[in-house]
Formats: sequence, structure tokens, C-alpha cells
Amino acid sequence: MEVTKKRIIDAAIIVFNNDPSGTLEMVAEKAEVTTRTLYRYFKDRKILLEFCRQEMTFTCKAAMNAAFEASTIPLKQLELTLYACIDCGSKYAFFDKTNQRSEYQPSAGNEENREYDHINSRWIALIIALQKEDIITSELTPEWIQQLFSGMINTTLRAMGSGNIAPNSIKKFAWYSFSKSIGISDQKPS
Amino acid sequence: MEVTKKRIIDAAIIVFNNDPSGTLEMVAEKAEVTTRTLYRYFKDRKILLEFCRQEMTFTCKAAMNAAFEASTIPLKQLELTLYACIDCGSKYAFFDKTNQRSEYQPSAGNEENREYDHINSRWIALIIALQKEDIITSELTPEWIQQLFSGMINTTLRAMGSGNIAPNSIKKFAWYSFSKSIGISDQKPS
DNA sequence: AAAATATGTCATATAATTGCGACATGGAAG
DNA sequence: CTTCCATGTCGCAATTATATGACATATTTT
Repeated sequence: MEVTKKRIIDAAIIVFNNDPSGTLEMVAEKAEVTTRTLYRYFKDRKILLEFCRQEMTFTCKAAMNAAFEASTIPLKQLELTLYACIDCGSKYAFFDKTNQRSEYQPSAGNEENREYDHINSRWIALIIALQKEDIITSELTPEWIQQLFSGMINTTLRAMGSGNIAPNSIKKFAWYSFSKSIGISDQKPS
Repeated sequence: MEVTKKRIIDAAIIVFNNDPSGTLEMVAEKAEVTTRTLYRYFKDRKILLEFCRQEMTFTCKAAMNAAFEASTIPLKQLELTLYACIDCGSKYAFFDKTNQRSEYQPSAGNEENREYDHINSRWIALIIALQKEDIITSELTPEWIQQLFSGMINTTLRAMGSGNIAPNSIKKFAWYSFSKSIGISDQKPS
């Protein structure tokens, strides 16, 4: 019951993430329920999207905060954040897309928007700190680094989906490539 | 006349790239024509998509081949290829998506598919050569590097769209980040 | 200016999507 | 075994998307 509801929301996030005008039938199919069941849980598309938004915000916020708090070393925090967002999968991808692009924002100043801004500024602060300490390059702007970050999540998700890269190597690849791409100075052995 | 047709195709590529189920009205609006005009040029959605596919293949193929031939230095070829694909914009993004993901492939073994395979194998060969010469790392697989490449294009396009990164820096940022992400060995001064 | 060409406007037919009521079914809980 | 609850099946109306014909208007060609 609650399980079904969650399954539908998760399915919707996946479907709408790469097909915003996708039909509710696609969502239902992905969730392995009939459309009739879907409509029992969600009055209409708008409501469903609201639940998606809520779910994405909640999940991503929790995952990212947990990553932050799992270490006090800034660089480690960044690495853990990357892994956390990868684990959020489409939830992160869609969450980021909806908050980045204005088209998706129905009414500015709502709860989910503030949540995003909060996590976001914390993440940006981390980047700036790393730049100040010369751990990553200052040749790149924080805005670009942020694009690289979400870009790397998307790349990783696509790679996982494509199936021709060993799943257990992927996260390591992602961190390797991302850390280099932001001009990390080589880590010394000790 | 031919101009309008091209405008519609270009608009369709942009629209369908980030909304595969987007309506033809969206396409028409983006192309700044009425839907009636759109239907005069394209019998139906399927035909329009076919033209998109053709246009993407043609444009991307030309751009990438030109990039290859503009230099004999493998690393320079890679850099130029990146720039070329960025310049193709949504055409490259959608081209890559349709060829990467099986969902889009209507019938395997068609003309456009073969074109893609050809460009693709050339690009992969370039990567393998660079790895063999230890110019880029061999810790990453060519498949992952390919994902990084198309991921970087997408990241760049999004960054350009977001508007808060100076357009003239973006391509340089892209190459900086991409080259590092594939473990390029530091270029010596001379 | 007249003819030809391209596009827009409006009406309309068909198909697909959306959303819900009524009832059937099938499994879990009592 | 029976009741309850979730889901499925079927049917239907409302809405939206797709596609085209008929005609008006604007622009370009001759």
C-alpha cells in the first residue's frame, strides 16, 4: 500500500527525469501497476509531481547532509557527497534539474526551493573553502565546478545504465575523474 | 522555405532532446511557426524525427571529421573534437543519446546507425592510441572515457544555458576539466 | 500589377491521454 | 470461512494532441 505509492513516485521520477512530457501510463508501466491504481494514489499529474519533488528533496537532503557529517575533512566530504548523490540516482538528477532550470519552478519561494538553496550553499561553501586552501584549482569558478559535479552524476548514471562498465568500478571512476576535473592537487602518500 | 524547414528541424532537435514526448506545438513554437506550417513540411511526428536524425548525423559527422583532420597530433584531435561537438550543441547531445540508448533505435542496421558506428570507432581508436602512448591514463576504460566525453558536452551545454558562466571561458573550462578527468599527463612547457 | 509561393487562421476529424465510477478478483487478516 | 482491502478490468466522458482541408493574407517573383 505505502509500498505501491513509493514505487509509483520512484517510477515517476525516473520517467519524468528523461521525459518531462511522458505519459502517466509510462509511469504506471515502470511502477508495474495499472493507471487506475496510479490515479487512486494521485488525483492528477500535478499532485504526482508534487510528491516527486517532495521525495527528491527529502532523499537528497538527507543523503547529502549525512555525507557532510561523515567526515570533517573537506576533500573527503566532497568525495562522500559525490557518492551520496550517485546513490540517489535519478532522484538527484531530477532534483538538480528542477531546481536549476526555471521552467520547472512553479512558484518560487516554496519549501522545497529553500531546502535546495540551503544544501546548495553549503556545497558551494565547501568548494570555496577547498579553493582557498589550494586543494582544488582556483582557475575554475564554483559555478562551473557545480556543473561538473551534477554532470558527473549524470554521466555515472548513464554509464551504470549502459551496462558495459563494471558497476563496482564506476564510483571510483567517477571520483577519479571528477577530482581531476576540478584540478585537485596530487594527494601525497602521507 | 528551405530556411523554415531547417528551423523546424533545429527546433525539434532542441525540444526532443530534453523532452522526447514533447508536443509538436512546442516544436512549432520554438521554431516560431504555426503547427499548420510544421505539418506542411512534415507529414507526421515520425517523419520529423527521421529528418532530425538525418540532420544530426550529417552535422555531427562533418564536424567531427573536420576536427580529426585539422590536426595530426592525437591529443590535439581530441581537443578539437570536443570543441566541435560543443559547437554542434543539442545536435550532438541528441545524436549521442539516440545512438547510445536502444529505445530510440527504430530499426538497427540503417544508414544513420552505420554512420554513428564509423565515427564512434574512429574516436575510440583515438582514445586507445592515447592510452597506448601514455598520454592519458590506462586506469580508465575507453567506455568510461567516452561517457565522460559526452557527459562533458552536456555539462557544457547546460552551463551555457544557465547563463552564469562567461561564455568565452566555457570551452576552455571544458577542455581543462575533460583532459584532467581522463588522466592526462601534465603537458611540458616545450 | 499579376501570379506564384509561403504562411497564417479557422474548422474539423481522429486518436491518445486523462481521470473516474462501478464492479470483479484475489490475497491477507480476522 | 468470511471480511476487508488493494488492485485489476471495463467502460465512459472530458480534454488534449495529431493531422488535414478550405480559405485568407502576406511576401516574393516575374
